[in-house]
Amino acid sequence: MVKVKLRDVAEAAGVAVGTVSRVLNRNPTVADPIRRKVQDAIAALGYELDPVAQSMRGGRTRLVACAIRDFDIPRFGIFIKEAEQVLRAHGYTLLLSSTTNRPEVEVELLRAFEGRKVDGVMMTVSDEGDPDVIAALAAARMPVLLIDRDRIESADRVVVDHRTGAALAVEHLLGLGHRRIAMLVGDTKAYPSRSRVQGYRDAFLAQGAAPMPHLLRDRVLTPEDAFRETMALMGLAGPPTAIFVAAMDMLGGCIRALRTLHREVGKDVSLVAGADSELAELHAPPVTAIAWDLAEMGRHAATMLLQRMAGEAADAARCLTLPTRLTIRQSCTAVAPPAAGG
Amino acid sequence: MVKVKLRDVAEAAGVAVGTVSRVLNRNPTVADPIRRKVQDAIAALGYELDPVAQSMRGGRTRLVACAIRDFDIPRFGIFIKEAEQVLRAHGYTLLLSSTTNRPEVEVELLRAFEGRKVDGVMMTVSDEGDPDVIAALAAARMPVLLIDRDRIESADRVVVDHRTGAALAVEHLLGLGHRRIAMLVGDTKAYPSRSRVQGYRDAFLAQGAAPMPHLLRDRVLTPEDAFRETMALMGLAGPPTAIFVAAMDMLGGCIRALRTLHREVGKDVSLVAGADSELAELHAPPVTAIAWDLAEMGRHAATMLLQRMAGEAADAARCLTLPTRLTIRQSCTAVAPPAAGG
DNA sequence: ACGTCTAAATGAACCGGTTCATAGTATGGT
DNA sequence: ACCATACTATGAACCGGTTCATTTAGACGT
Repeated sequence: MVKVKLRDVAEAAGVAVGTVSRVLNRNPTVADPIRRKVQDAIAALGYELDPVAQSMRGGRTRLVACAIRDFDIPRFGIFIKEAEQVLRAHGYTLLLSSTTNRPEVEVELLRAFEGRKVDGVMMTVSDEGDPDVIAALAAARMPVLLIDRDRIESADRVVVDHRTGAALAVEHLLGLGHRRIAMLVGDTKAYPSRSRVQGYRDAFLAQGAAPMPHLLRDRVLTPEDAFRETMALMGLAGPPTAIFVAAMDMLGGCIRALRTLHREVGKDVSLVAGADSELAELHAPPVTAIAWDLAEMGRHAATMLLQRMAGEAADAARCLTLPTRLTIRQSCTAVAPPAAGG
Repeated sequence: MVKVKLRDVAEAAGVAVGTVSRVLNRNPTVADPIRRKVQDAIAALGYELDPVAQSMRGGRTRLVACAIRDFDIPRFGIFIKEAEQVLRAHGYTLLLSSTTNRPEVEVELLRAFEGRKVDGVMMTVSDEGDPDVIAALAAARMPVLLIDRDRIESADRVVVDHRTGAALAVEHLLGLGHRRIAMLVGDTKAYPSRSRVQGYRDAFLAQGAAPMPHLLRDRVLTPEDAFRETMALMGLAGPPTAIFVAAMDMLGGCIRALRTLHREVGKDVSLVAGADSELAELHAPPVTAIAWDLAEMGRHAATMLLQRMAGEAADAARCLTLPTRLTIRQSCTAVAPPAAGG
C-alpha cells in the first residue's frame, strides 16, 4: 500500500495540486462545489498530510521543545503532563531534553531546537547571568518561555512566588521563637533559590532580627548535599533550632540526616519544606511545607507560549507569577525564648 | 544573516552539491583533498545541516517518541531521563506524550507518530488485549518497544519481574504468619498488575495456603482509589492483617487511609509497597518495598530501540527482564498464628 | 457585441537536502 | 599506443507539500 499524496487527491478530484492545498489550508478563494469534491476525494483515498513536507516550505513544525534541569524531580512531571496536554490539544507535539543544569548544554540544546525548527521552547536556565546563555536566548529565532526564571526580561516567564513563600515559612518559625533558622537552598544563580533567600531576609528584617549567614547554605543540589549540610549544621556549636529545606526535592536528604543523628522532627528541630510532597504530607510528624499549583503552572506555560507563537501576545514579554501558600502541619514547635540578659 | 545552505558550501568549495552531501554523509567515494576543501568551506561558512530537509527525502527524522500513561508517576522521570540521555548521545531527540491510559489515545498517538515519521517508539499500552491497539502496533512502520508489557510478542520489550517481586513480598508476609493478606493492584489488563497477581498466587500456593479473592482489589488506579479500597478493606468483618500496595504510586493513598482509621503501620497492620520510594524509605516506620532499577530500565529501553532502528538487532523480538528485590524495612511484623482447632 | 472587473483555478518554482545514472580521469596491462 | 577497469565527481530528478504570478471564466455595464 503506497502512500497517498496530494497529487493523487488532485487527480481523483480532477483539480490541480494547488487547489487541494488551498482546501487543506482553508483558503477562502476556493468555491464550494470544488471544496466538497476535494474533501470527498480526501476522505475516499484516506489522504493524510505529511508534516515533514509541510515543514519544508513553511517552516512551522508544530513542535515545541521543553528542557529542564532534570526529569526526575518529583512532581515536575505534573507540569510536563499538563503542558503537553494543552499543546497536543492545539496540534503541537512536545519534545523533551534535560539540561543537566549545565549552561553549555543549554546553549547546545537551544541551537539544536533551532536546527529542528521547533516553533517554541519552554525551558529553565541554570544561571540567569551566563552571557552565552543570554546571547543564545536573544539569538533564538523562535519564542522561548522561561520556567521559574525572572531575570531575562526579554522572554515570557512563568514564575512561582518563592519569595513570599519563603518569607511566610520563616515568619512562621520566627513567630514560634526560633532565631537560629538554617536554610538549605540550591544555586542562587537561578531565580528560585535567589528569591527564597530574599524571602528569608525579608522575614528577618520585618521582625527586626538579624539573619545568620553561617546557617544559610546554598548550592545544595542533590539529596546527598542536603544530607551532608544537615549533618554539618547540626554539628555546629550553636546548631539551628529550625531548618528550612528550601530546595525542590531535598527534604528526603535532610530527614535522613536527622534520623541518622537521632534528632526528632518537631521536637529537637523544627522543619519546613520549600516544596510540598507526599513525603512532607505523610511523614511523622507531617512536615509544614510551601505549596503551589504545578498543574496550573504547566497549563499557563503552554498557553502563554501558544499565544506567543500565534502572534496573539502583546509585544512586550509577559511574566506570570503563581502564588504560594504555607501549609502548616506538625513539624514546627515553639522554642523557649533565650534567657534574658543582653 | 541568511541561512547557509548546501549550495553555498558547494560554490565556496568549488564542487557540486552532491559532493558536499557525500562528504557530510561520510560516503567513502570522495577523495581526501576534496573532502578537506569541503570541510574547510563548511567550517568557514558555519554551515549546518537542516534536519527537516534531510528527513524529506530519506525518511529518517532522528526522532523517537515515548508515550506512557501519565508523567506524574513519581520516579518514572528517572526512566525518561536516562532514556533521553542515551538517545541524545546518538543524535536522537525524544518526543513525549501521555496516553492517559486510554486505548483510543494510544492508537491515535501511534498514527500521529507515524505521520511525523518518527524513527522509533517506546510506549506502554493500557490493555494488552485490545484488538485496535494490537492492530495499530502491527501496522506501525517503525519499530516499537513496549515498556513493562509482555503480551505482544512481536515487539521488543523491557519488563520488570514483578511476579517474583510480588511473590517475595507475599512469602515474607506469609512467613510472618499473615494469612489475610490484601493486595491493591491496578488494571490486570496490563502486565504489571497481571504479573503481580500471579506472584501473589505463587506465594500462597507454594505455602499450600489459599489466596483470598475478596482481599484482592484490582483497578486501583489513583491515590483516591487506594484510599477508598483501604478504608473498605479495613472495615471488613475479617480485615486483612497485612496490605500489599502493589500499584506504582498508591502507597500514599493507603497510608492516608490507615492514618484516618488510626491504624498503626507495623503494629495494627503490616505493609509492603510494590514500588520503592522516598515515602516508603522515610515513613515511620520505614515501609518494606519491592525495588528495581528504573535508570537501568531507561538505558536498556533506549539501547534496544537504537539497535532495532539501526537494524543491528536480531530478527526476532527481544524481551529483557529486569530483576526485582525486596527491601525489608520495619513495616511488617509477625502475627500470632490463629488459635488451633480446624 | 465588446471591454472591464472580479473571482477562482492553474501549474511551475521553491524549500534544502539525497541519490543515482552518467561522465570524466587515472592507472595498469598488453 | 590502446583498451579495460577502477575510482571519483557531476548535476538533475526527487521527496511532498506551499505559494504566487498567470490564466481562465463569468458577471456586469453600456
